[in-house]
Amino acid sequence: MKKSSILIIEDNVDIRENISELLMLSGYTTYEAPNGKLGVTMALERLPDLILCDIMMPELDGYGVLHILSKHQQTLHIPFIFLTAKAEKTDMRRGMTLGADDYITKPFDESELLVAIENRLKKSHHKLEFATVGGQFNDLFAHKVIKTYGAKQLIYTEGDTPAYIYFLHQGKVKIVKMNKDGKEVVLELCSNDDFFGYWGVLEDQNHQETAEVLEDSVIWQIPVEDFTLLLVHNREVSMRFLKLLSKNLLLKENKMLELAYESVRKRVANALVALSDIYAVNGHFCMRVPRELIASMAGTSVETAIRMLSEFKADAYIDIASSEITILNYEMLKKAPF
Amino acid sequence: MKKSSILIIEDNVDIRENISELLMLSGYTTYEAPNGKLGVTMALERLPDLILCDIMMPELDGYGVLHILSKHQQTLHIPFIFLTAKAEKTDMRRGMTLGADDYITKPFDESELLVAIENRLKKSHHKLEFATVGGQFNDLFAHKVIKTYGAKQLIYTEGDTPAYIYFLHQGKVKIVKMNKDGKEVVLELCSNDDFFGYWGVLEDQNHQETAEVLEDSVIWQIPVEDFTLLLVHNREVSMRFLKLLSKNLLLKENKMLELAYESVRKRVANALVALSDIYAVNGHFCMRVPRELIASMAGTSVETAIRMLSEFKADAYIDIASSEITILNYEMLKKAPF
DNA sequence: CGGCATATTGAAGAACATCAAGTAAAGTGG
DNA sequence: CCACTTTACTTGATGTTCTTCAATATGCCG
Repeated sequence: MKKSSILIIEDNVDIRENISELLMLSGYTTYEAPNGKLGVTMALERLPDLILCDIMMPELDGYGVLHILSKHQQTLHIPFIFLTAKAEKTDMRRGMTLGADDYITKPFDESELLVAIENRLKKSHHKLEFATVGGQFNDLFAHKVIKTYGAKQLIYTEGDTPAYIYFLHQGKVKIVKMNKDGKEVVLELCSNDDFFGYWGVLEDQNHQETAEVLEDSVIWQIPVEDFTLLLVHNREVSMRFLKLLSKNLLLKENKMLELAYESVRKRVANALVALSDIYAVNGHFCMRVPRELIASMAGTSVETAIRMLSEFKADAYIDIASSEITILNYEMLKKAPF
Repeated sequence: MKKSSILIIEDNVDIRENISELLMLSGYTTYEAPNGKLGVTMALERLPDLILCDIMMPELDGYGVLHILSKHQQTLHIPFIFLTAKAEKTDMRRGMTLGADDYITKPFDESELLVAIENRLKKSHHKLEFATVGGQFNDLFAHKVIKTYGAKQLIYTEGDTPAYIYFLHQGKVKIVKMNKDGKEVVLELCSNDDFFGYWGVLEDQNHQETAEVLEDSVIWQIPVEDFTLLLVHNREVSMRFLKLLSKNLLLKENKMLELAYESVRKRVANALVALSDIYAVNGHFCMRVPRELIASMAGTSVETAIRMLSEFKADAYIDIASSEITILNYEMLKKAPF
């Protein structure tokens, strides 16, 4: 498999060459640009598979580069990662909202950078499935609005009229439904690259669920008109969503069976497994999850959920240290009755 | 609204004219044919909106008429109702399997006939949505196989590889899912004109559920290849199933909430409401339903379901006479906590 | 460091499942 | 068509599971 090419836009020579060397050692082809203007030229010319770009630069800063490249059809879909010294949140937000795919703060260690790059290359593949070139309606993401949300923000609530359908570019979102007593069930946990909020659109119904952000997230909003148009006129899109819907349906059928007849113990165990699949990526099986989330995933009360956690701790399937849960025995939790 | 035209094929003059008169009084236009051969000619010529046809006739019997008309594109979709003296099951089965839409046994009373005709006229409308004329793949029902199933027969079970998707032409079918302890949840109750068994097809998965017939049913089987082809090539079909899927999804989300937090009492009440919507048509709110079905709809044990039924009986919301349930207070059952 | 939110444990009781036993209904074969 | 068998329905008693209310503990934030 051919290794990808990466463009590095960075004014500091030391840093630039350092990164370049690292990437070449990993087998990537690299291009270097010492400022924003040259960076843009080079990007348009070489069409790299990914762009790393500093924010603070003479001539043209990183935001400018991103802005210009997002205006060109050829460079629009190239994964774009910001490099920055300051780790300020507002800063990151601005970059993300402009359409950057990721954000790495200097100083970074090598593996951090390499992992981020690999992730983005993998994902760009996925998104391109939707970005079939052609007429004005052929791109689901053509009129996307990028937004950042903080934890606990509500994206939409039960009863809202859908204005957008959502693509979770980065972060975590829970989709919940409440009964009249105020008790919640988690219908779905969304993580990177999941679509959500499209369920009622086809029926011309208002949202029947609430979408709440679990941790800072970058969300692409797609106008419903675009969505419904593409659904009718673009086979790829309609087939994709048919599959999404039926997959979802099968998942919910399983969940129904679980809620009807499984013990709370089993349901909490399943919730933990599902959570660790989303939270505990790259090796470290640690997660800080509010107990109420676990409870509403298992369809039980908070107290009962906690009791089960205590049991699992006693059985050494998990560990809890300052309310942070560590999965010790994933397989055991997943296995039947136990 | 223009009243529909009906062709009556019947060798007995008295009966024929009797029916004709009745229908004309109801505002229908009628054509009469004294034998099968003439019936076919007339059907092709006049293209009526519905055909009533005797089975036992000289020249060409009812089965023959149906067979011939189903070979012609123009008459294929005309609702076809058999009139017959003998009410034998095997007889009815043969007719239904050939593609008749309904079956009326003589002697019949006037309202019975009129109701059957009206139902069929209403329904033919619905089916035509799928029957867009044109190329060879344009008709979802083009290669349908019509089958009759008796109560308790299994149409497919969990793990089966889908060979068909199903359209329930007449009858009732439950879609259930079992957990390892053998406990069942009803995922869906299908009645006339529902599609089922298409959920896993898009994912190339085997059936994750079991479809069991609740009462004698006529089912149209559509080869999966036809279905998947149409899904890709026919916008009407793909949009229709997108909507079906999302509607289904919303229903299941509600069911999840219910299973998680509603009391058994409420769940059993909901099950009764759902059952009466399907069983208790045209006024008489009576139904003979196995308790196990109610239990698996409510996600509880049979005993508990029965206890709730006894409670409802005591509260005069329902009545039970020789294990037949009559809904006395539909609204009350539907209303919240109570 | 105090105040607020979240997490944890305890105890009491309601809700529900299970087992057991009896009754009514529905097939079945002579 | 009837005795007989089998299946489905119904009720009671008992124990488990889970919720609820209450009290305490811990972590978090300015």
